Amino acid sequence: MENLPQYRKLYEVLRKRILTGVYQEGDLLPSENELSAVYEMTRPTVRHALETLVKDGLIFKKQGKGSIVRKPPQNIGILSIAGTASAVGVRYLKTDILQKPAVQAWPEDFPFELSELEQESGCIYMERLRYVEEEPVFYDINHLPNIYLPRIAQRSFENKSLFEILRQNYQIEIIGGEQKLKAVKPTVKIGQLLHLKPGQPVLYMERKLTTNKENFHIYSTIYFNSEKHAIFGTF
Amino acid sequence: MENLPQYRKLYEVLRKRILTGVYQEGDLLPSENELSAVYEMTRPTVRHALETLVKDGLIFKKQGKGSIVRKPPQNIGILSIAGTASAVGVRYLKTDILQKPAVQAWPEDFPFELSELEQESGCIYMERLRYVEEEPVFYDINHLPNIYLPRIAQRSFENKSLFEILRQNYQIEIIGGEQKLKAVKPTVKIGQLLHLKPGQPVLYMERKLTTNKENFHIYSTIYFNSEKHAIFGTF
DNA sequence: TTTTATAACTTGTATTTACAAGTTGTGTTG
DNA sequence: CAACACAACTTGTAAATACAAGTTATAAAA
Repeated sequence: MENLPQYRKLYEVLRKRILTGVYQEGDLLPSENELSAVYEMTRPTVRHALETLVKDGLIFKKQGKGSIVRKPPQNIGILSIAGTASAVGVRYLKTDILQKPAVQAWPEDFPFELSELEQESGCIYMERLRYVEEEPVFYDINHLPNIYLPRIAQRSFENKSLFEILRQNYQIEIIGGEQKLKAVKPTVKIGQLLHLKPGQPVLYMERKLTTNKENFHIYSTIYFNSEKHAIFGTF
Repeated sequence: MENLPQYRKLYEVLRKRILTGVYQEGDLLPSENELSAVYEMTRPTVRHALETLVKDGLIFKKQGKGSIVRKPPQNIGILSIAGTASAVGVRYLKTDILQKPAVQAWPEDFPFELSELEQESGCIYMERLRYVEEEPVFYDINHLPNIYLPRIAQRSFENKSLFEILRQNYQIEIIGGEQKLKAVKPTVKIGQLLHLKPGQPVLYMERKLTTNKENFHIYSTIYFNSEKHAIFGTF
């Protein structure tokens, strides 16, 4: 944990402070010179850390002014990089685990192509139903390869983002991905799960997320009730 | 045009070579040392240019290996930055202009907040219907402020991306944006335009794109028939 | 009072240098 | 022939330094 490169350590410090609200929207971060003095690194190294934060959308920079903290929901959401938790701009999103993480074989009709390593190692499967203001909004089905994840089946996922757990406990970061989006008529099951009104369509998403671990991808199928909420994203 | 920073010049050169196919998918770019020798700049400067290409998704890097060109469609599509033209993975997308670019006042019920400058200058309005394989798929309504755009109403938009025209003729680049997505039941008008089957929902998008010109945003409302196609995006 | 100039900040660009770490091909050694 | 070691590449991290360019507050001048 502590043999991270210097720029990365500063990045983690600043990231935490932004996410926990020490620095709030619109605040200026300490200047690059200040940071380099305080954390005893050169300005290029500080800049490297700040560039990473810019890439994350956590800050933006203005020449002559400083590094400015962006609004907290970030909404890097479902459309660019993070998990569903930040996608609707609501931080407290209750989660029901319909199917706890369990090891099984990959489905026959799996819509994505799998590498050999992924194929061999089997998959971890989980289903979740996520609520906004007591109403079910997201239903998601997730498949991940059963590698790098000791004891994942024992972990509690209640009210924690899958992505946070992967990040904190397994040092797995999402670095990219692809997705397909459609508007579809829900099946009866989906309609019941999401408490859909008759005739209400759902937003359907298929996603493949790439991580910093080779051969480790996260596959998700998501159904979203867009009657009262919309998927919001910045890029 | 020629007083760009050095790293930017190299970026433009490499970008063009990738987009025109001089470097193809999977190709290795010249090494950082080669580039710094050939273009007479230091390696940090070369790296700055390459980082920009990585951010664009045009290349990715692998330590010990090199900088590798990514697959050409990029699919930065509708979900991250470009226009609708690259979103379905189909390059030839026929376009009907239902409403030629015309100057008018901003609508009363415009869903986005406008700056004073935008408010004053009036807006350019256009509607398009875009086809994939002879079937209507996209219906989009666009509003842009009437600044920086001399003679835009006279230009032909047939089979050209609005974004290409803005980039080539007005040096306007999209640098970010936000969007909202929903699955909705179509109105009768939308149903007719997109040749929807009864009961077929549509994907609805509201987008606000930010450009390199201050106060110049592009506002789009998009209806997408996702029966046969899906919106595809990488990030 | 209003305007203008300036100084003191900020980030942006660029050079030079050094070593670490991952990849690959080419040897040598068993 | 196969396995290993190594050299020669690649990108990654980091230092120290310099000046350009944009922003802002302050002080001087109109």
